[in-house]
Amino acid sequence: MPAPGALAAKVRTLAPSMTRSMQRVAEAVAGDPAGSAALTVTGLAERTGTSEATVVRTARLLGYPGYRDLRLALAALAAEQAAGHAPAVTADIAVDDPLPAVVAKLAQEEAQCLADTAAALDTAQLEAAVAALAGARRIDVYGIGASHLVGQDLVQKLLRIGLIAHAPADPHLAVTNAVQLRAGDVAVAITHSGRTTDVIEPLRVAFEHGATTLAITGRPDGEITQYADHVLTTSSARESELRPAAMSSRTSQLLVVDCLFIGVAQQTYETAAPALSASYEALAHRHAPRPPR
Amino acid sequence: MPAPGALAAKVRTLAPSMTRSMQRVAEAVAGDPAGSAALTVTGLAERTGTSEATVVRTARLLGYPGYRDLRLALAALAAEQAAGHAPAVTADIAVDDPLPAVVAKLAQEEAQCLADTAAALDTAQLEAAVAALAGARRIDVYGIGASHLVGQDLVQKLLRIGLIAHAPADPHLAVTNAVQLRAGDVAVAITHSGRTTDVIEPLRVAFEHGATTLAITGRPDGEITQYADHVLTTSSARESELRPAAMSSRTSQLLVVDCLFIGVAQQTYETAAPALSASYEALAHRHAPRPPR
DNA sequence: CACCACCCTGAAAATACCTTTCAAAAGGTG
DNA sequence: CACCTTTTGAAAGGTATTTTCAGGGTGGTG
Repeated sequence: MPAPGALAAKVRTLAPSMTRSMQRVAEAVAGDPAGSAALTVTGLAERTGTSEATVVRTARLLGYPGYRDLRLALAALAAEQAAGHAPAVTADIAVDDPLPAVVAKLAQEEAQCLADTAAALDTAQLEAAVAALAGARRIDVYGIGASHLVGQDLVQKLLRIGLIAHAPADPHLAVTNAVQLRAGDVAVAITHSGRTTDVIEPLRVAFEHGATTLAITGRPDGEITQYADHVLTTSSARESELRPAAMSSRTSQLLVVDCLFIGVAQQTYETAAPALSASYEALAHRHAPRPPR
Repeated sequence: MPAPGALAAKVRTLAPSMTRSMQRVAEAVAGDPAGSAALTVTGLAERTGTSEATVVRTARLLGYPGYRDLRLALAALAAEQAAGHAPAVTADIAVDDPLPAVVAKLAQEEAQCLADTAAALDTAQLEAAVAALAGARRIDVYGIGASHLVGQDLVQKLLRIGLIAHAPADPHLAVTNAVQLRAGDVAVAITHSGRTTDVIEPLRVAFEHGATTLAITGRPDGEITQYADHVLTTSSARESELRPAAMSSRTSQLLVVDCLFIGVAQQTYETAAPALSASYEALAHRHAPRPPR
């Protein structure tokens, strides 16, 4: 059952896949947890101008067995907020914001994004993903645009602990690579929308060839998850005109990637630790001498 | 209705006036709020070896209209308690940390890193850097390893708002590019250590050819700053064995990059806004059709 | 433009849960 | 020991929640 703290994030993540009336309900609970917790199904249905059935459906979509449990989570969330752990709602970044305000808001938004992602991350899936990576014979990472950079980050890290990883830069190359994979190999796809054809294709191919497949996506209901053995959900921060969702998803994706990396490094510590120091050692001479005090 | 926090105290106060079975119930809820909140009346009655009626009576005595409301209060109390015990995650990430702890610690560390960077960022320098980028004829971004990915991120963003930017992947190419720059062009160097020769060189060349130069570095006293008109300082999070400074600098660098981007987008809003929408428009058909609800 | 298929939606039935009642059991008290 | 009071839980009664189902849209197709 999802943690209460992850609720606001979950609402944002799942809102696109909701119907209009469900969105109204989701908005109401996310906007006023304390108030909603005080209401019965009927009350909440009335307040949102929908029916009991819709309220229950929404609760289900958010990951609870029913409204009863959502209500408990809401009470818990309200308590957390009251205790000061309030997921403060920052204003959007505006065109005429002065730079210091931009800096503050950006930092705040990204921090919130990290917290949301951490709260919503399914550790069982993560555990499984780590296990797969740690034992992989070969790892392919698919991503395009900003997500490709995240993929490269993952690859760079995995290489440093002695794993064999690639992040093909173009979709054709990716599919070509995917064909080579088989059981014991791992393919990782990174896409915020969950619908990027150029990323879905190689993952599908890898999946069909028997590789273990992971998807890091902001849409756990996206097409990509059909071909993913394990799904790691990223949550995106509030979007604004200057900073669309696709652009802010990066922070969240990188956190997931870091978690994967640390997890794998832990599991393979015997070989990972020396490999890590060796790579830093090797880079030392690429640096200018230390500046004189 | 009594506040959740006062529950334990209320139990103690009222215990003497309770009958034996009610005391058993009161003890159970005070001793394990989280566990009790998960149970129905029937469940709690069974666990305490009493009946539903007794549970309800106890709830009444504690000041709630019925068990339903006591249960909500218990959930809230459990959340408060959990929040209180939370801030124990400041420790380093250890090799034997369970995965959920790793996630929490990583998120915490990165958030801290963001806060530090935002606080330490010199907005005057940022302002100057934004002005330079906004008016640049051409922008080069130098970085290697992880910093190269950050550079690519910056380039991708700048391209989307219609600026001309490149992030050469290899040091020779970088120097070759740098030679072409002159007044009105901007060169950005990204290096955590401030001593990475392969990044210093192109920046030096750009500097000497009259381009405006920016350095994004964690060491404002590093060699690189000699050739930088404007220096943007990144601060790195605590390092640990599994996560050395160089690896955690990324978060900080990306925040700076985002600030630069938003700043530039604001200044060139007239052209940036349509360019942004145009690029998203153009990518739309690279997506699979919306999932069928 | 008409038709069809599909999905959203809420009213109402069904169920689960909570609350109340009441009689039996336990524990005092004269 | 008889009687009364208090406590207790089984079962009835009442809400709240969940499920079902049919009407009403919506979008696609001929």
